[in-house]
Amino acid sequence: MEDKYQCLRLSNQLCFPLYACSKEIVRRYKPHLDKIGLTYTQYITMMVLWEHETLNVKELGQYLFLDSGTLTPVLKKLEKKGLLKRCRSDEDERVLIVSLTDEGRALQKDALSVVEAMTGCMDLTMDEAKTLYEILYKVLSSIEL
Amino acid sequence: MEDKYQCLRLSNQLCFPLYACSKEIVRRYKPHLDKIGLTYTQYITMMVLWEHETLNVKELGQYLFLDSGTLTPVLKKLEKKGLLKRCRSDEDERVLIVSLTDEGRALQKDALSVVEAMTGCMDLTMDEAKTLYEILYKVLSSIEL
DNA sequence: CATAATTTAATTGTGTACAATGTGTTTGTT
DNA sequence: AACAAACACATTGTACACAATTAAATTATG
Repeated sequence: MEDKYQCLRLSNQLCFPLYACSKEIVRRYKPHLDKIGLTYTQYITMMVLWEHETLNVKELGQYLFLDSGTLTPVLKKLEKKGLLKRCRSDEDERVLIVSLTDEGRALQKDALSVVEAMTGCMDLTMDEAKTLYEILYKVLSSIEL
Repeated sequence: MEDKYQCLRLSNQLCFPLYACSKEIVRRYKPHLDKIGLTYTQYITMMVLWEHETLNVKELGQYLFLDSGTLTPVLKKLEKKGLLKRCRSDEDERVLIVSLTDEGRALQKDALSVVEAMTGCMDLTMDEAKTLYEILYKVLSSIEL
């Protein structure tokens, strides 16, 4: 009567393949991101900035599901690379405003090659990719911020 | 003609929700894992041991998609907690054999409460969970070890 | 208006991840 | 047997991730 512990098998978990897949995809990004000098976290941070140009740390964190403990060092590195500026808001000194530099904006062109290199990297049909996307966002939508 | 950059929007990425979901689920595990004194990585390591009793670092790494750089410190911590033993193989001194202690085996009973607490945490239908599982394993199956 | 409560980032501490390198062991070849 | 190649694990260095705490600024409240 070992069945009691079936639920503790790795192969019966839904969380584990999610965790393993996530790491695997980030690993596949690495060689392409190396070419434009970004890590995966830095890359998704830049993606939000390319879309929104200017936002504060809190907003950035809401888009990325990351807190200031993670973002602060990431943003400092990106600033050191010259891709963005960090400055305090005039209206509210607590708020740190992050905005793209020209150099940061220019990097977007190079990032297109990353997308191109990664499309189809997951060996899924169009339908599977769409289904996966929808289910993942269903899970994410239940997160309380 | 901004359409060129549509593919660089976070919301058009498949990788990002995967990455965010993975972190979110691990976060939801934490309060329950705290009760049995394990981190998520330690938990999945123990799961493999509960199923296989004894294996070496390489085998463990293949099950978990982790390398020795990650596993060595994790295993040392679990050994310090008294949940497992680490000893070199007699036949091949390079190989480190990891095996459960009685205490480690006993922890499995407590872990059942973690599974119980987590079932249904993802707010997916049975069908969605099954589909998600299958797609994720399809992606994982294409990993070369 | 003064103080408490809240808010926003930054900091600190712990724990992964993983590439690259190092070390000792074993195996394959000559 | 001698030595090169392969192997298994450990170590080092870099980069997250996040909980908890701190610090400074702002807002709410008596």
